[in-house]
Amino acid sequence: MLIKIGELAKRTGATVETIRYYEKECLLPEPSRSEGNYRLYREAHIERLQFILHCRTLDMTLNEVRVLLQYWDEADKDCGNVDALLDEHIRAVESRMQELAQLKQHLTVLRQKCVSSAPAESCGILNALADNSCHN
Amino acid sequence: MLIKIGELAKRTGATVETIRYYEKECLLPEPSRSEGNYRLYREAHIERLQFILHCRTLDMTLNEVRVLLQYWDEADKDCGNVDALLDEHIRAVESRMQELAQLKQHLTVLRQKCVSSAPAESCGILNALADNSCHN
DNA sequence: TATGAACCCTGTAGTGGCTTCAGAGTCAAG
DNA sequence: CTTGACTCTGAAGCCACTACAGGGTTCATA
Repeated sequence: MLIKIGELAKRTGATVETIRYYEKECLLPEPSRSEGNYRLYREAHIERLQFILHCRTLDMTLNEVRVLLQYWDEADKDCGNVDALLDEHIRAVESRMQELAQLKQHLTVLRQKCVSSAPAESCGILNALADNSCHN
Repeated sequence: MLIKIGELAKRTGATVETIRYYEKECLLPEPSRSEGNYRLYREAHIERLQFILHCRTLDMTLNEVRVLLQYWDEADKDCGNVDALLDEHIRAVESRMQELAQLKQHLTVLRQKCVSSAPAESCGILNALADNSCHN
């Protein structure tokens, strides 16, 4: 039931370096050590690491994860702030999506300014990028 | 017609530090200096900085900008690769948008697992995040 | 002429979330 | 007894800045 860091990495999809980094950042508790000073992890570590990785696939920052883990650790407390954090995060994702939509619009317009190979001098794209009058 | 760095910053919207950083990164050429060793910029610098900033608002990396500036500098060359770079960048933006859409979907589902304040222990959100069987 | 505020200079370190590397130790198989 | 796969620590690198320390310059005002 005790596994080394490489095995933990394989089971969770994290890299060995990332695991050590999370330990340094106090997201994962220090595991016990073997005689040869190798880290030895148990079930609870796997579960906690998966929690972190899952949060990361949802684009949460490590600080957000830290907050969630705190709730996780104080299981008897109220979870009202968990959904507040999530709501906030959803709002952030939404606003980033809107930014990107605008961005894509601008890029598409820009792209149409050059339809064929021409001297760079007369390239509509380069000229539009330099044009200070068209800062959207 | 010669302006100091603060004036250049004011005219372009960049910060003084960013301008110096771009110089260090060889995106902006070193300007001439005053007797008191102040940087003195001229029209061409303003235009070039605006080019860079415009690219940045389109989320291009400094390396992408570097490539575009190269074309800009070799105005006699063909601009076929300019649109290739732009196409590539548009694809990157599109794929990031799709990622975020998926993300938001996951977050929304997750959010619904906790509708009211309850002990964290029984919070559907925390449990779902820890559940290794529900990786999306 | 002194002084203060606003500007400018260089160089270094910090941010986030890792990744990469150097240099060494551990362990099992052949 | 050596090879190769694994592990260890600590430091540095990545990106695109931002912030700061500790100084110099310039100009207006007292």
